[in-house]
Amino acid sequence: MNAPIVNPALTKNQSLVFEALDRADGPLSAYTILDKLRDHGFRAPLQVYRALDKLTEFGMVHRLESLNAFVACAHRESACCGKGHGHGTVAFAICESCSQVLEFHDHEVDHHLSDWASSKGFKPSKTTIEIRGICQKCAA
Amino acid sequence: MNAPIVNPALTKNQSLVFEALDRADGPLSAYTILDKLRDHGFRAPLQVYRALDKLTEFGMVHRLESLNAFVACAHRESACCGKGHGHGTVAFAICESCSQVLEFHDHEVDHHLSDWASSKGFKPSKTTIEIRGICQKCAA
DNA sequence: ATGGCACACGTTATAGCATAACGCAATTGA
DNA sequence: TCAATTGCGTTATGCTATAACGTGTGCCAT
Ligand SMILES: [Zn+2]
Ligand SMILES: [Zn+2]
Ligand SMILES: [Zn+2]
Ligand SMILES: [Zn+2]
Repeated sequence: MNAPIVNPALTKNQSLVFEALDRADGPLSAYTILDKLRDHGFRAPLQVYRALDKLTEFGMVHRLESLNAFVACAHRESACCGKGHGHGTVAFAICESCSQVLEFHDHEVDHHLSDWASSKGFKPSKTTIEIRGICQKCAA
Repeated sequence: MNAPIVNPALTKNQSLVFEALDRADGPLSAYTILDKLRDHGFRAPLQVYRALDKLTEFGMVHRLESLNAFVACAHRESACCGKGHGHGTVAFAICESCSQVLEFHDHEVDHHLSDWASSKGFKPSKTTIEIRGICQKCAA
């Protein structure tokens, strides 16, 4: 039905939400997404949250806990750790000046945290790593 | 088990909020704290948030971003990294079954993230590390 | 002492984030 | 076909956090 299909498995609402995040140059809150999609028939927060839940489950979108906001995954189709969408634990550097978000993966950090968890008998399900600060461009 | 001695520099409201967190066996939301302190004259969220802001600034309380909740610092008077209250970047393992929180510090993780930031010209101000999962006791 | 300042406090109102609960429609698969 | 599942739309509600206003108190430079 829809030409610009991002992922054929996505529903219409999911596609709209993902494309909104993908077009954005920074993280968006659920309510900001809602406002952007009112012209496409979105009327209530749940329409956004339900799509975000699925997109997050698919690994196409990440939630930034320290911002209560969401970003499209920057890793696209690359795979390095063989987990799900293409990465194990992912980390974010969030510029508090320009809102730019850098998504990255650090094996060493991942392994150290895994080791710590093993040593404590703790079974991780999801790990959040977010660095707030000032990006290179804004520091200049 | 908990040191009854709070920082003498604390105001009455700050002491009350800190003691509530210190008594708790898990993270508390600001509104939960508010409810616990109604008998002590607390009437509005701002009374709690203002105290939490200061306590966080003092390093006596940590905010768990993935829970929108707060915990008393588990490090007490120990100092290992020479920063502020006694630690640099701190990490948390949060049990999704029993809500127990383990606070820890991992030099290696800290240094790797610092190195990454340096290499990208990113100036960190605050780093959040939170592992959600199942603790040893609950996994048994 | 007195004016100015910084800071904590109290209160009301509002903004921002997230989910509960209902019913309906389309899809799937036994 | 019929039940189960999933997505959808809507209304209402709940949880989290801050804005904006004013009060009082201690401190200190004038
Ligand atoms: Zn990603
Ligand atoms: Zn920036
Ligand atoms: Zn601590
Ligand atoms: Zn547990």
